[in-house]
Amino acid sequence: MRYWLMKTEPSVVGIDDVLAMPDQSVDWWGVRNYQARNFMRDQMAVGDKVFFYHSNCKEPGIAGLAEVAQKAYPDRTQFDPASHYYDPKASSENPRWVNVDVRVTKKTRLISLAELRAHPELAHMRVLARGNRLSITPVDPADWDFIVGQLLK
DNA sequence: GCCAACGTTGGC
DNA sequence: GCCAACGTTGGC
Repeated sequence: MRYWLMKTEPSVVGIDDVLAMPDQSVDWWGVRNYQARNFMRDQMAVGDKVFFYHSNCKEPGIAGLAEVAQKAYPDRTQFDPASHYYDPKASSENPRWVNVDVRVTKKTRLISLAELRAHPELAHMRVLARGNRLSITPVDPADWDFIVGQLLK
């Protein structure tokens, strides 16, 4: 089992939106970065643990815990001409983009980006790296344990 | 809204 | 295949 951090913009899909869905689950559509896609396609398995992260908002940070509920399958928005995420080079025979389903298991207090940065133990986390823009990053098990076991205890 | 950092595109 | 130009991300 692996651990991940997945960014979403709460103005689009925030943790409360997911909690309001049936099964508290959402398809993680809209990823258009190959590295992030490859993580979903090649490495994410049902049951993997996920930090649900709010980005590009007033208080960026970890908003909850989640898990991978469905392995990667073609992202529907790539086929929809009306979607901002439409990709004319993608076809159902040759999909380019995939997404997993993510189920929120617990809404937590917000662990802000500033709080994460304040802990030297977490300094190597990829989400904290200078210039990081990747919307899906692997998380070390030790970092998961520190955040869940210490910061959320 | 600014802008640093990074990814993608396309001319050559 | 190089790399300049452009677009996007996302914290601040």
